[in-house]
Amino acid sequence: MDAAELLHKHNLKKTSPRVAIIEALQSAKSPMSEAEISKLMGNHYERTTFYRSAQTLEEAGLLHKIVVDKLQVRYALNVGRSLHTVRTAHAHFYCNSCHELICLEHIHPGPYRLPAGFQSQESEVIIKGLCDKCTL
Amino acid sequence: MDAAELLHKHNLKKTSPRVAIIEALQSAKSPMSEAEISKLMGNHYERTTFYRSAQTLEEAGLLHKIVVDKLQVRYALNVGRSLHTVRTAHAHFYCNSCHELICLEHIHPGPYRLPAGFQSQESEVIIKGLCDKCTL
DNA sequence: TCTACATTTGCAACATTGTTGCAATAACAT
DNA sequence: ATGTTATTGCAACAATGTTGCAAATGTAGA
Repeated sequence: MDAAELLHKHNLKKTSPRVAIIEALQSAKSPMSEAEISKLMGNHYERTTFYRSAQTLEEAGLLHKIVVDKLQVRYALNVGRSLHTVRTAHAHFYCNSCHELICLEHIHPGPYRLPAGFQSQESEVIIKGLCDKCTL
Repeated sequence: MDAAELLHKHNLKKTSPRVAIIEALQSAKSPMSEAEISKLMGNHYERTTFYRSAQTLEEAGLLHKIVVDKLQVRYALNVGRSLHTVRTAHAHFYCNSCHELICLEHIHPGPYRLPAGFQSQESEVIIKGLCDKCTL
């Protein structure tokens, strides 16, 4: 499904920054930071616009924001040919050496038994260590 | 165990900022942000010093840094009368409404089966939602 | 196809969190 | 008490994200 279709299906206007962001993420092999995405888009759009678009896409459920660490925030698409299969919660692996973020599709965390009165809305599992390329 | 003892036992010099940070965290009922800790210390120390002390304490295993989200980073002690029991991995619950971070001591995530060549060093589970006080 | 309206963008300014270099200071072992 | 080394405070900077507002753009409807 291409960017235009995705936007239309979610009642979002088809604007160039949104299309560019979606296409950048679709072409990515792993979740990317704002800086990486911006570079892929040719630094063609304002960071402000990126953040606002990202928020819109996230609210529409199209985008997933993964916070590895402060200064290590990554974004990924939730759909289509991207890495993130729709609505399938999975863990993420962050390599402390090469800083790549890898989706561990086979690890489905939870469900968690929360104390009485607590209500879960979303959850995130980050495993940090060394990836296969960085373990010598 | 008081701040001085803790520092001594870990071969760290007993300096006023470190003592103040430890005491601030010991008096806390939940992990705190840098801003909260600083305020508790009477804004008496440089932020630079806080970050450097926090890093030192973390490397010594005394402190645990929990990244909920960008702009929502919290710190907690790993010892003594604080919330964090030593070396017991546990999940954290972040309330989207009151922004409090609560340790879920009864949830011990993992172990995770990583792909070949991957080596885990640490992991973090953040569950976001509404806490008992915020579910109406 | 053109028009009007609501949405979105770009820009400027600012906020928060964290880092680095370096001189001055403080802690601890002797 | 003193010397050595680690730590602090300050200043400057970096990265990420937010807000207000005017200008530009997308889309539905005429």
